[in-house]
Amino acid sequence: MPELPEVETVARTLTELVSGKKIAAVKVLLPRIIQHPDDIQQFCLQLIGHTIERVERRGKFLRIILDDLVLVSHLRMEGRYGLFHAEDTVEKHTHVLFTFEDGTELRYKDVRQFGTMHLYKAGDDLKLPPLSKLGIEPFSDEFTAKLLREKLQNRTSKIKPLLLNQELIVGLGNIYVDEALFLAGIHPERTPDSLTTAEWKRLHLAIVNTLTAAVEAGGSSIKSYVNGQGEMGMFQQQLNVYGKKNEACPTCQKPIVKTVVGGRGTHFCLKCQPMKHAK
DNA sequence: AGGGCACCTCGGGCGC
DNA sequence: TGCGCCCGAGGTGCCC
Repeated sequence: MPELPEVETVARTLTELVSGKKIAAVKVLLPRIIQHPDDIQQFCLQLIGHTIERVERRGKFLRIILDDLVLVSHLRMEGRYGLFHAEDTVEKHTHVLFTFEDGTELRYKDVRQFGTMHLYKAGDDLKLPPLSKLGIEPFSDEFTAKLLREKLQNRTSKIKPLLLNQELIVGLGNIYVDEALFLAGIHPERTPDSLTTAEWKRLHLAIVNTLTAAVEAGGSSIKSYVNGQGEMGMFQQQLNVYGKKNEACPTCQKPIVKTVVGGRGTHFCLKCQPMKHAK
């Protein structure tokens, strides 16, 4: 699921669903999900008796803020949260269960088992990995076309892998990077040294506009949901190129092509996103 | 620094 | 048409 718009949507939904709930018990069925502390029993014991205040987002991470702890959770490809009653049948691929004093239970489910959780004391979480390594938030005031250029222009790899690098800019994943490059009219294999000032400005605007529209639509992942709030994500109706192989480009009607760039499936329009920029 | 592969399971698509 | 296999999937981290 989870690029910035999906994680933002999950954070907002979880804030509504679990704020004020006090943890009575924690069960970890798949220890590899828990990255910190090393001792799984410590992870469970530390959380008991603590109350969730709200859920925030940093990059593609959720920060579940408790009174004096922060649970940092990454959904990777398919992680999901759902709120249940403690007596409900536990669905397949459920790996972590947080039972609340009111009898409800927040459950983390992840078919591919790629997701991670780090539990830290409040204040430590931003100073330590994984959050300490993250780049700039695209919705922050400091994120300008100039800064985007400064961060990327001395790199030698292709623009798409650079935009996916969370140490530079956070939040873009495979869907929105393809969408942003389409809006900006930039071929995903261009190198930063080939971009004009106008193209950096278009790229910056395309990133902000794509992510803003996707957040407003509640994300685009069909598979993503937080139980109790229904399926989420209307943005897939606004996608221009992602998953549109052989379909007509919305601008020029030529077929969208799918290739591999940096090991990732990549969708774009050869005419609207030429390899050499137009003079 | 950058590219390639590994992590895991499931489902869709293709070939027989 | 039906079945089984292979590959790819929205993300990272570690290897070289």
